[in-house]
Amino acid sequence: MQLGKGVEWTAHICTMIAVLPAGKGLSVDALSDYFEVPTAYLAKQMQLLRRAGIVQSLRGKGGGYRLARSPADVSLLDIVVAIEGPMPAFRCTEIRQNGPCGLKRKDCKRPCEIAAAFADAERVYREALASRSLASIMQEVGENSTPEHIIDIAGWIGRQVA
Amino acid sequence: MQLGKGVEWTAHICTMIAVLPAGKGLSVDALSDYFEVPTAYLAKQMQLLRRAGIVQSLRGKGGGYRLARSPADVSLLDIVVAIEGPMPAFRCTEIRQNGPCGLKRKDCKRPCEIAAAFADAERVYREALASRSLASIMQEVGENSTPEHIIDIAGWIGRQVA
DNA sequence: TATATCCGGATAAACTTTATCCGATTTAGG
DNA sequence: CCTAAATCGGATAAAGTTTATCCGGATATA
Repeated sequence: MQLGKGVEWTAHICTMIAVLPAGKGLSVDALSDYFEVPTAYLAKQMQLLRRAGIVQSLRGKGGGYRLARSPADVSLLDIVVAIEGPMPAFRCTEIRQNGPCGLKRKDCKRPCEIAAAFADAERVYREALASRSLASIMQEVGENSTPEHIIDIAGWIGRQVA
Repeated sequence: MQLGKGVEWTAHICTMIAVLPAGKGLSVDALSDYFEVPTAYLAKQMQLLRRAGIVQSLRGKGGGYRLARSPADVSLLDIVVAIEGPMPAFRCTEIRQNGPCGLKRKDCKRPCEIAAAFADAERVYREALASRSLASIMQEVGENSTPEHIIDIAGWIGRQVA
């Protein structure tokens, strides 16, 4: 039961591009340099974010990616769903319908008790991720970082968009 | 982000072997017949349950598997951890330490805000699964099943352990 | 027009999940 | 004691998913 690396990468990237100057973007090259992750694969993950409406792409020279909405309006769940897809972790294959004592299809309108329990657990998981916006993450980062580090990052961003 | 099939299989199997007569077991052959799942692979999953202390194996003729503890004492989380292992779904690779503005290792004693948020979400997920015991599942199954189906299952079990 | 950038598809490498088989060991019962 | 039934553990293979790369095309800037 694992989340792909793209979730970690893009979550960090979203907090980074959230502080870009208006109208500017960061290229995949710059982002893959910054985080030392594979450029081509990261490009694919960013396309998933774009299709999900989380980021905008600015094509052509000087382009790149930037947030498509306010940081308060992007949750970690949005990112997970964009990268991993909407599939639940527990896949019920209705094995209660199998074998010598299998139930008939028509007697299985309701999910079985086990599938329901897993669905409940995934619901609270998703709620927890949905309740964490980029804005709240950024606030925590601001509180926990040294001024030097913030300045360091701001300087790097400045050089990229210059 | 997926759970293996073994989780579904063994969760159903645990509710089944929970109602065995004292001292009796159900063989992997019987169980794989009952649920129409691959025998050899199911055998491997049952070994994982055994190593986790959830079931007992009774070797030799007439043997099989039975619960090692009371149904009230086995949670869905126990089963998930036995089959899938204890690894978290979100794997933090500390990419905040990478690149031109990477943090020093010593400045990363605390998990980053993103990893912490995912850890929180997984905690509530695990708590939800931990709160669902086999006993509670069995009670729900009892409430939602027809008497005929219960009798059907009881008959099959009776024939297996005869 | 040259350059930087994203887009989308095809492809391949690495890894995980799913599945099978076999020889060894254990137990019940004739 | 012998045989049948059953788990045990290891080796191996098939199938599927994740991770990664590449390339030709489209687009925008200067």
